[in-house]
Amino acid sequence: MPVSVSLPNSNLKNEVSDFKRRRIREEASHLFFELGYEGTTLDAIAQRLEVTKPYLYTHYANKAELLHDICSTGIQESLKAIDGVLGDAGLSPGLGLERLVESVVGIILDFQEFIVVYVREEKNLQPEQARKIREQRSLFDHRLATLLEQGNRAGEFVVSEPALTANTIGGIMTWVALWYRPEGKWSRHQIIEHTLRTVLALVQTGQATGESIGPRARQLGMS
Amino acid sequence: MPVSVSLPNSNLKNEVSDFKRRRIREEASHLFFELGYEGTTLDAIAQRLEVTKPYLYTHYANKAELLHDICSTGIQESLKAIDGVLGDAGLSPGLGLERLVESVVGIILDFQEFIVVYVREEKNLQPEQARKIREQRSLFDHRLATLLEQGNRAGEFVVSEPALTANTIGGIMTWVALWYRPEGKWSRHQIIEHTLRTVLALVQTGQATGESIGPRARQLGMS
DNA sequence: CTATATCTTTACTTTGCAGTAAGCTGTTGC
DNA sequence: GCAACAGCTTACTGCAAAGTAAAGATATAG
Repeated sequence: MPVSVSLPNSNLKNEVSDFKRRRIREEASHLFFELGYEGTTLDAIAQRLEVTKPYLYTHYANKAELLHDICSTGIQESLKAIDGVLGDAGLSPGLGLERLVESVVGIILDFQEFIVVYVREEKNLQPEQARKIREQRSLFDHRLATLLEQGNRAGEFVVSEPALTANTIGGIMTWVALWYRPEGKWSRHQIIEHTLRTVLALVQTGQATGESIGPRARQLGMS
Repeated sequence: MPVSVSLPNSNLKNEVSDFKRRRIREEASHLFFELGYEGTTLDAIAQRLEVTKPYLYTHYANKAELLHDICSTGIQESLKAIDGVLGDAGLSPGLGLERLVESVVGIILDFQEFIVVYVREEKNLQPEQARKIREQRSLFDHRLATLLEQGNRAGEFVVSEPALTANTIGGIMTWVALWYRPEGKWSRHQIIEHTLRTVLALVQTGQATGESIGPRARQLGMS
């Protein structure tokens, strides 16, 4: 009756198992990104990890579950970010939107391959899993729309269609994942600043309140 | 020696053949859109057209060529649109951008499935064909950047990074294809207007020139 | 040193589908 | 009424890769 040791989910074995799953996920995502889901064999994933195919099946029930794990990562993280912003009562909508764009674009750059794989391979998910992820995305859009409405009421934004604009902002941020190359012409920092400026232009913050977009915009000119 | 009839490419046979290819392309695109490229068998395409698989092979060398035909359609049309705008010397950059957004978003709605299939299935193209299409996309971006620079010089736009902004505008328009549903909440017309307003906000036309964005913007409120 | 549980592999089955060979059918010219 | 061709189908091959059964290796306990 080992009462003192029964922390349900954080013994060493679970940690090791989680680590293995994480590594499988990373290599799989990388190959899906490079070669496409159908173009990637489980043998290829196994080979990169120097294990064998049946080994993968001890951690994932099948190829689609592996894809699901990859696809849900980006939206999971983005929801955390928006909840952080909305939960901070001391933050004006304008500053909240700034923080949100900065963190979400950061997430999008960090998890770029995961996100691209999701956009491309959604059709290969099992319908139920695809539904859940779409639901979470629409939750994100809905919360962002709420933030825009708050900004309207506070007189910081001028957004005539919050739902449509929230969708567009999500699109602008997601789009980054589809073309950004780490070794390319633009730095991570430039991308984040450009995206921030773009989004602020959409909600017409610059127009409405002059320098209210905070010191950062001046400090970090896009050259 | 049939001199008068020898218009090189428009005899009935070619027209019929083109028509067949078009129908194959349409049904294929529709199935690729619904089920994914790998999830769609050539037999399924054939069945929808009430023909057989070898029939398809008399019109397309293989599955990848069919995909290529679908993927290149959207960008082809968009290039025509931007060339139309850039070729019209009597058009100011501001009006040119308006026309461009209207026609490209129109194209994106007309060829929605083709465009979504391209975004998703690029990895399934043969490398050479993928390269050519990417080249055309970067041509489009480059021409749009040129238009933005012209607007800057004319004092109609304020765009600090034309290349980056052109890319973003392309993204905003492409994004429409990824979520628009014909039977959904928003009409085709509303989408076009919303996108137009969004893009104009980015180049800061409204700010710079007041009503210079033309009568349409007031006339067609987004509510 | 033996028993048992855990982890990982070897070797296999199965299936679904891209692509093809060969033949059938109708049409046009002579 | 027959030769020759275009257009299309029936019936097949070949293979790649997802998924699995069962055995081997390694560690832990008694």
